[in-house]
Amino acid sequence: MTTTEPARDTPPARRPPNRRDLILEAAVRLFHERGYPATSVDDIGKAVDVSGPAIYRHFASKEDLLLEAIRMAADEVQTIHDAARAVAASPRELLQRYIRAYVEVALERSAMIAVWNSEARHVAPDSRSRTTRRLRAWSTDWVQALQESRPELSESEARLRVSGAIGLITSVATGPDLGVDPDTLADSITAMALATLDTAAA
Amino acid sequence: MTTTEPARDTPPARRPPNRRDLILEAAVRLFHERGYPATSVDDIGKAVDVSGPAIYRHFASKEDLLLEAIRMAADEVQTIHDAARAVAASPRELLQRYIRAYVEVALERSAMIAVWNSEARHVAPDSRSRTTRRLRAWSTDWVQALQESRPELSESEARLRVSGAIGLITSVATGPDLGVDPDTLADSITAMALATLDTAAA
DNA sequence: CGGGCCTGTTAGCGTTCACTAACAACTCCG
DNA sequence: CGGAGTTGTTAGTGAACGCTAACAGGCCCG
Repeated sequence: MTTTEPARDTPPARRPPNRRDLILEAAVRLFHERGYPATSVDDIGKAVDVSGPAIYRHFASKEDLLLEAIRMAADEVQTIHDAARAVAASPRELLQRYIRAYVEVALERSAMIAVWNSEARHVAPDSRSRTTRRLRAWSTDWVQALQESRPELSESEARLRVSGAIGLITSVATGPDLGVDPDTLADSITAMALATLDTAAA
Repeated sequence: MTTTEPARDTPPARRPPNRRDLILEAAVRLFHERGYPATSVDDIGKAVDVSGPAIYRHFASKEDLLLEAIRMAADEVQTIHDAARAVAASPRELLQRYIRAYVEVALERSAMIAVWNSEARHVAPDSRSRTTRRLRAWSTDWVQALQESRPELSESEARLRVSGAIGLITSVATGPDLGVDPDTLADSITAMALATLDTAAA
């Protein structure tokens, strides 16, 4: 788990009591449950048993919390994405690894992924541009692998299938808990996403 | 002071001063773009060139606007759903008609469907129960048709596939405009959703 | 003409919210 | 011991927001 990183931009000699991480985790959960604008800093404080403005000892603003959450999500997705890219031998295998990796991170950190996907519009446009660009690059890599694997697809057809597969995974993984066996859940979602990408051209 | 039904169930042939409809349409668009809590009634007023509190001549509250939008979405989905059910001759055909009908309404009224799916949590729990129940019944019908069409699927497997297909359709149809040919767009999404439902059991 | 009624306006009320100020307790370290 | 730094507290501020109050003009109909 990456929950205990020593420090982000402060000197590494210091030892942070995990309060900061607890706050961020609670904020992500609340942002997911209620949405960013409907979550107050008092709510976040209450969730970690501190009261309201204590949060400003760890984060510059409420928006900074959202930004950190999104940055964290983009980092994790990028990490598994790069790992998949490093070991895949064929475009087809790369595609399968992309899917599998995203399914697993979306299931394991569903609140974080949901916040990334649903609340990004609430960050100021300047800060948004960077993470948005990363998101676009990420899905473009899927499109590229899909087109290499199935050259008969036009770029817009490939983009549509990728958008469908990612939307499927995100929606199922971040949605309410259906009573599905957790052991086969990741396999099933992966199979559905792959079937989506394999859909024949019109 | 309940101005909830000035001209709703009464014959609309009377004279609809389309202000009310314009306000509702603008509210749906803004709720979709910014989210319900981040949209102020002044914003909605500005969008139809009246100023703020004029909205309360047509709607009881801001939440009432959201409720009307959700009710409208549920009504439209229900209508096409019933139409599909009326003409389908086999479970398989019913499933295809369900998909096709939802794809078309999701594409044509994407903002409304997006609001229905994303902002329903912001209505008070009492009013929520009714539309939530309608939503659940709707997707349960999909599950039933899928299980009749593919008896080897367990109920939870069927629910997972239905959730994936609906999530796929909703996500693609309400998401940003990819540059896909509108003539084939509905066909492609329908094919992807069908492929999702047809995914083999684990 | 004239009185409702419908629909618009501006002013303002009460609440909530993000954030700051001022202060207190605890640890670290000389 | 004692000052500094860190992290918590409560009180308060200014702004935004949902909504109401009070009023005004256009239209229907006696």
